[in-house]
Amino acid sequence: MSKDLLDKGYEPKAVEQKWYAYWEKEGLFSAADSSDRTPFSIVIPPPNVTGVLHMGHALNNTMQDILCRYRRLKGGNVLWMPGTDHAGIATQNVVERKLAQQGRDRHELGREKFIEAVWKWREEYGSAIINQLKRLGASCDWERERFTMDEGLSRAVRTVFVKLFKQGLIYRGMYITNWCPRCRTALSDLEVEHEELDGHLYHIQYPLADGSGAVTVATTRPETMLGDTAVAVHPDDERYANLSCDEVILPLMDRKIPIIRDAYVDKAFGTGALKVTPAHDPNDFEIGQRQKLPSVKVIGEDGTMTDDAGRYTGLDRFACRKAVTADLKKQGLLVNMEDHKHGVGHCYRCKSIVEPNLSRQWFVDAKTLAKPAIEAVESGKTRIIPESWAKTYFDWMYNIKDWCISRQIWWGHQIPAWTCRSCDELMVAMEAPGQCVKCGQRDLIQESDVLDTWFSSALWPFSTMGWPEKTELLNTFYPTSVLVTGFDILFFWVARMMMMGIHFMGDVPFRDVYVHALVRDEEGKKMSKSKGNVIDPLNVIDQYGTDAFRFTLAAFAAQGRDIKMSERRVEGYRHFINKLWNAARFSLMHLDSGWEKIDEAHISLPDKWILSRLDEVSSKVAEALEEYRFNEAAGTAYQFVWHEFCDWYLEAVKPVLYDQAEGPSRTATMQVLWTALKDILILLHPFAPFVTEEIWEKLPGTAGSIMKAVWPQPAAYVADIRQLGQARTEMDLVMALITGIRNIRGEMNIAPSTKLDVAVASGRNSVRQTVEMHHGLISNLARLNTLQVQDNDDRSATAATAIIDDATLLVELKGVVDFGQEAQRLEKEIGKLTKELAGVDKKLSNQGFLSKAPTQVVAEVREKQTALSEKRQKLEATFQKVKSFIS
RNA sequence: GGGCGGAUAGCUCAGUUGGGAGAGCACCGGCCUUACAAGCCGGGGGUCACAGGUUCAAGCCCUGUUCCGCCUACCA
Repeated sequence: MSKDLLDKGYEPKAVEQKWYAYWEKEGLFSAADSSDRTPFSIVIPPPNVTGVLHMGHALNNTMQDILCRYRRLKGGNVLWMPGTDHAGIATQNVVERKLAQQGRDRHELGREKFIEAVWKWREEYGSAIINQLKRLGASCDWERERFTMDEGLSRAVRTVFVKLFKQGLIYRGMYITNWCPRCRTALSDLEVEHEELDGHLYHIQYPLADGSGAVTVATTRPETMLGDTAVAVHPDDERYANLSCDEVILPLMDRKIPIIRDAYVDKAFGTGALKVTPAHDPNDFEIGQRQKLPSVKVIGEDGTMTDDAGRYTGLDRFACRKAVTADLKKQGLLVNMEDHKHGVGHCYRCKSIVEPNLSRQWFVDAKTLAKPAIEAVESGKTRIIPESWAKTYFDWMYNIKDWCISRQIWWGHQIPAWTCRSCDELMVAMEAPGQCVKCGQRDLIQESDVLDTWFSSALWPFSTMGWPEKTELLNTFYPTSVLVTGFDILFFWVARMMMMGIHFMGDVPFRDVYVHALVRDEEGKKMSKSKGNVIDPLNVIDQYGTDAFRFTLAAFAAQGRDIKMSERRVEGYRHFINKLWNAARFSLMHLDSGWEKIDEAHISLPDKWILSRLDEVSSKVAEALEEYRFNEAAGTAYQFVWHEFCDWYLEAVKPVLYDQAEGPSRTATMQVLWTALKDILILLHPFAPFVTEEIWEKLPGTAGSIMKAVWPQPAAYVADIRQLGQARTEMDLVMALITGIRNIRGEMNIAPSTKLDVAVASGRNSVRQTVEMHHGLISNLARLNTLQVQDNDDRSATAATAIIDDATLLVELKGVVDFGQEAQRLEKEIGKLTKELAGVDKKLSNQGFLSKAPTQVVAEVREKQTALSEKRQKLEATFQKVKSFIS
């Protein structure tokens, strides 16, 4: 007996802390810069420094950790590169809010001091999310942790910026962009969230300049009319073909503006006349460019009306809308106002309504960079999994627009561009130029804008590995093996990494992109603070343990399907973890050493069977993991451990361990039990790292961490693998017989404590032999008093019957049960069989089936027909006997 | 407007070359059997959304319909 017994139940808390610290201390997460072992690499989607671990992180990182731990067990040199993202706007907002609490703001501090304050904030709070990832068990190579604003990555950012500028792939210009008046910065198209809102469509009359009439335009944003510089109609629109005048008077502003013809206008919409505001609408901006119209900016950067807004100057944009509408009404120019639903853009960070606004911004020529990134996925150099996401990727990439990368905030990578104050020359360089390259003046000012956060994230797969240096790390681990990510950042991040990776590294950033689903609440709703349905992963971990939580995530992570999370589900998997714990507890009661080899000559049927199953299951789990079918991997392991190892193997082994005298066959069973438990721990380790490590330590004969173990190869334990296959057939029969007896016991309400007398009749030698050989096993698991084997149908009239394959099971009921009940049971069974048989008969009477189906399929169905009808015949005979016995 | 995904047992969902409809939970019955009552043994339960089509054979392939969810878009 082992001295080192496990406690009665598994207590995760202390165990988790202990092992995580140990793993880190022992450097078990460290990748080798170069090695003979097969490289496997993942870069973490860097969470925001402001982040708090949510379900999305938990799922995303659990998957990555499962893959990494699996590859280590497979002998790989694994790099899981961790880090955090400086998250420009988000972080700036957080620090600004903190300042606001002290009644201060960033302008009062000034840029330099404010940035200092952000760094300080980061020092203090920035590692929260990292610590939370550790609680999840994430086996990242923490010594290599990076930050998108650290020295090396900032240099990579500048290098990329300068190169792209020199290649003409970055440019600066006055364009219309999405503007958040709250954050006071431009946003990329992706950073705008569209939401359907109930608004109005305002129909406004613009009088013709010669007083001969009016043109009616329609708009959802009447305040923008103050900046109108034209009214456009379609060139073919007959309604406007013969106007007496080419100008209208812009109401409220009393400005003459031209009527122009532009094919963009949809004749069928409204009156067919469109007001054109080049400074505040992207389409109007384009019309303005085409038609050389002036732009009048009437909404300012803070969302209030500018000096060009006439008497509305200084009004908030929404107040202005009301005022304009009221004034138009007064003048009788608002001819109609109808309800209108339309999509309104909101800032993805602060949810304010976004204004399209004209400003000078920096852009990346995305179309050029997208081409090779499309090609890489089309050619399969990078696989997107599940495949359906590839289509989404293509759709976006084919229609990609230039990427606005400048942000008017302070926290981020300041754009490395300088302007000469005397001659206006623009210089882009790695470091501040000493003097103007054109006029030699020394008075230069740096561009105040910073780069979009996603600009630095786009470089993540190579910047974290030391680029632009040519490092050993890049050489070993780039392209990375797989990127695991949610679909919500497919465009934000994945597409841009593809573009930058290919452009600067000459190769794709990852071989596979695995796109996982969303974690939702119990009812399938998106979790959100406002709905109050957020489940905190840390809370779940506290309550149920990390392993149970991870197993739940894996078990429900079917490809392409969202995960509905609830604590009740986690509870179910906590039961599983506990089951494993207790199986180990049982095993450890009987094991006091480990073994290198198994004494093949003395292993029993259940021993062979479990080794054979272990072999199958470990390959199946491996295969599933390699294809990112996490749910299948987890489900297979779960089913095997609980319902095969625990329910059958451990039960089968009990009599040997408890009752059998010491000797070679008892030792052989102990060897197999040890081996099976050891391999099960390894198999489960990627999913449940903590409990498996804890048991591993207690298991005799294992040295060091389970993280250094090798993925199971049970077939290697026996020389002759074929005997394992034969064992499967025999064990299947044994299990079927036992189940058959238990079934009768259950159906007939015979107490488990009542030992039964059973006979097995079969015309087949092999069947009789198997039963005789495993007499003890069957008697034990089915709780029998006696077990007879016979080659004929001779039977007691008082026996219950079941047909198992080629065997007839006769369970003696005399004195145990009444026969009316047995007759009922048989009748039910016959009914089932008859139904099943009818289906098979129908198939076999179908000429088409016989002539066209593959012969193998026909043969199978024929066999089934024979088996079923034989079985029915036997049961029918028994039924008649039982009936006659009653009457 | 375009696109994608879903609809299978009371609930949540698996079901990958078209040939047996499954799991977990819940439910019912029986068990404190010396690892585990967070457990063990057994059981009931489904026109695989609807309508067609292809096929000897369809939960699976094709077409259409309904409902739900999501992504995306410059129609004022």
